[in-house]
Amino acid sequence: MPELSERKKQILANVVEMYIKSGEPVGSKGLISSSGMNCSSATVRNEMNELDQMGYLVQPHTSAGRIPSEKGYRYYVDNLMPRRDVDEFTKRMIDAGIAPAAGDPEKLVNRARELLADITKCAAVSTAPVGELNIIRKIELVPVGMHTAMMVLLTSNGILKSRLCRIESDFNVTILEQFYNIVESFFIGKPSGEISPAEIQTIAASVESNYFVMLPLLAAVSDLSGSTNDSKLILGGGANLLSRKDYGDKAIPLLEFLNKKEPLSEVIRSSKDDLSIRIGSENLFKQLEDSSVVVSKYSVKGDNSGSISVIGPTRMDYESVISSMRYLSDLLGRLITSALEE
Amino acid sequence: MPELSERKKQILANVVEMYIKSGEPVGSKGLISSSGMNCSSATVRNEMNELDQMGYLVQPHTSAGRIPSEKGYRYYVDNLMPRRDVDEFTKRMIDAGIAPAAGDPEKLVNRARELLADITKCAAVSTAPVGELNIIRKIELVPVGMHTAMMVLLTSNGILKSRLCRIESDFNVTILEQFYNIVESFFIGKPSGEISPAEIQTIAASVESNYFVMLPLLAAVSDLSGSTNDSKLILGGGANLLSRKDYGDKAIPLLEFLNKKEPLSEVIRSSKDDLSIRIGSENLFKQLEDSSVVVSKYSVKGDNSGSISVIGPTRMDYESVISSMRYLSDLLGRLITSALEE
DNA sequence: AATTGGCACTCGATATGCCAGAGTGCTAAA
DNA sequence: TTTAGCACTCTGGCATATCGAGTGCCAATT
Repeated sequence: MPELSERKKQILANVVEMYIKSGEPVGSKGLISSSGMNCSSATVRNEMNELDQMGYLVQPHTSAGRIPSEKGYRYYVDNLMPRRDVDEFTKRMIDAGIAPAAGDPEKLVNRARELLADITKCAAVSTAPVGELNIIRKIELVPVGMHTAMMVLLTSNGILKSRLCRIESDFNVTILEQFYNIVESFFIGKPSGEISPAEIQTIAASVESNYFVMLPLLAAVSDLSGSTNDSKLILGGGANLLSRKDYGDKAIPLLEFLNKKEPLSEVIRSSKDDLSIRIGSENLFKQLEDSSVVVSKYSVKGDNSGSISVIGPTRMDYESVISSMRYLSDLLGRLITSALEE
Repeated sequence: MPELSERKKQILANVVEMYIKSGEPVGSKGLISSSGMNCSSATVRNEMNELDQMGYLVQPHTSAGRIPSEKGYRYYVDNLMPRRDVDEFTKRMIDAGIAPAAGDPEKLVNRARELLADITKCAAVSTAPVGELNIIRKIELVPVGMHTAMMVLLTSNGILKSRLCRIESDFNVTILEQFYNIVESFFIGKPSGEISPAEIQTIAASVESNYFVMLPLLAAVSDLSGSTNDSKLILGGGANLLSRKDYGDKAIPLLEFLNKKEPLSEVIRSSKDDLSIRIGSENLFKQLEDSSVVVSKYSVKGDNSGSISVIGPTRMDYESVISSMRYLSDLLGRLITSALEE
């Protein structure tokens, strides 16, 4: 990380901020006029030239203004960006928006994602609380007819999944008792992701009677516990990227990329820190070369367990995005934690 | 409905089909070459001219080929379009795609919608089974901690909704009994849409003891029963419209329109027939003037109760869209019906 | 009377050339 | 080291010319 002169820093910061605001390459003249620097445009030109050669700025064409390179954004984010608190308006929007979802972890996450997409005008991704903590806490089977029952599964992080299932014979106390015994001894307390089909087979094989009744029930458990993980990752506000003129018609392939679960999951998961920022090609995926990804983790009961993310053009307003995300993920973690308290 | 000569019908049908395939205006020469008509281009030109004046065809500009007008599309779907069965490939895709969701009404609807969007490359909308039939069948409250319980609500059409709720005092048998009494006397058997906040107030007021415990529980019931209706309408595959070059940058306002629940619901609901097709400005909403909407109802237990719809450019492939929808909605109705059988 | 070949015409799409403006790099002076 | 000045470059917009697909119409043919 080479050190830059004070003036170079000032110029770089101004270029980044002006470009983020306007979307137009910024020239030497425009820069001094709207940044109040007390030197002439020629001086700025010289400095810009050096910043250019050092790789912090680039010119779209020979005779246009400068725009930040990825290295420029990186330097800005790491060293120059002010770390303000979220502005009052956004804060109110978040508080008001998330309030109706209080008490329900899944709703909270969904609401947070929607808010984030609205506020940043970018795509937003949420992952549900997960981790070693996400263990199966309760499985209930409520008969609703002679041959049908609804099964409900709850994990320790408050994810609730339910579905109907049918069995061939009638429901009766014996069957329910048998089922609850199996649940008690094999499922409760286990991480929900670890219920593999193979394991279901094993358990089913150990059933002594009513095999053909238990099998569909066990399959339903497997399905439900799997789905607590499946839907961990949700993308919202993808349409926001379309209105952004930054991506011309590149928006469509990008959206297609984001709509695939696996690579998106990879992108989110590869972030280690509480707050991680990947700019352009730092993202490894070719499809994200013009985009930046900001991932902020939230913690439930003191454990890092889920995340909210923003995906947008490299030209996104990092400062406001990041301040909003810090506030929102902190709030989200606290609200989920309190929803789970007993 | 004026009668057209055989040859005019043939020409109109060919123009529609060629335009649907290519997206380019079709000229007299191209038409005879790829339709095998045994007359000259000049003859076709004369006929086209008449079709033009009758309002079935339009020219984008004076010296381009013809494209169908709305009236042209309308005549085509009413009188000229072949009514083929769904093709084998699509059929397999549907069968294979929907199989994993069998047994769960909500999943079935979601899966059907996703399949429809994939197959047609258009936006797809689903509405869950609803109607007088959609009554509350069961409400369960399962304690999961001292102060929290999960509440699960099931309607007669198989919609299952759940959420966590907290109360201030401890759960005990008395409270559960009281709650189930209220449920039994006020909720079971009622249409889920008819639980208004006002009604909740009235019921709460009639509670003799434990008022502050019952209130949040009743609120949760209201929330859940409301949400069985809220999420009736789901849009999927909106991104498909973007890849369609038909809408240039008109795709964005269209998507914004489709993302609003109320007008979209209006659009879907205004269809009476089992299968309804609205072309362009037949849709009343200005935002849909370049789009067609096809709505196909599916029936559960013999009653018309939900629908799947396709929204795409007026230039959509009506024949294949409609054959797929007929097959899919029939299948969907049957699968949901059998999932609900006991 | 219907069909057809021929022809002039229209108009979008594409390519070309030109101009203005914004911004640069460089040089020489302060 | 900074600044003013100047020549240069490149984009974007605009007008113009050209090309070609497709039409409408007319006269000739069946």
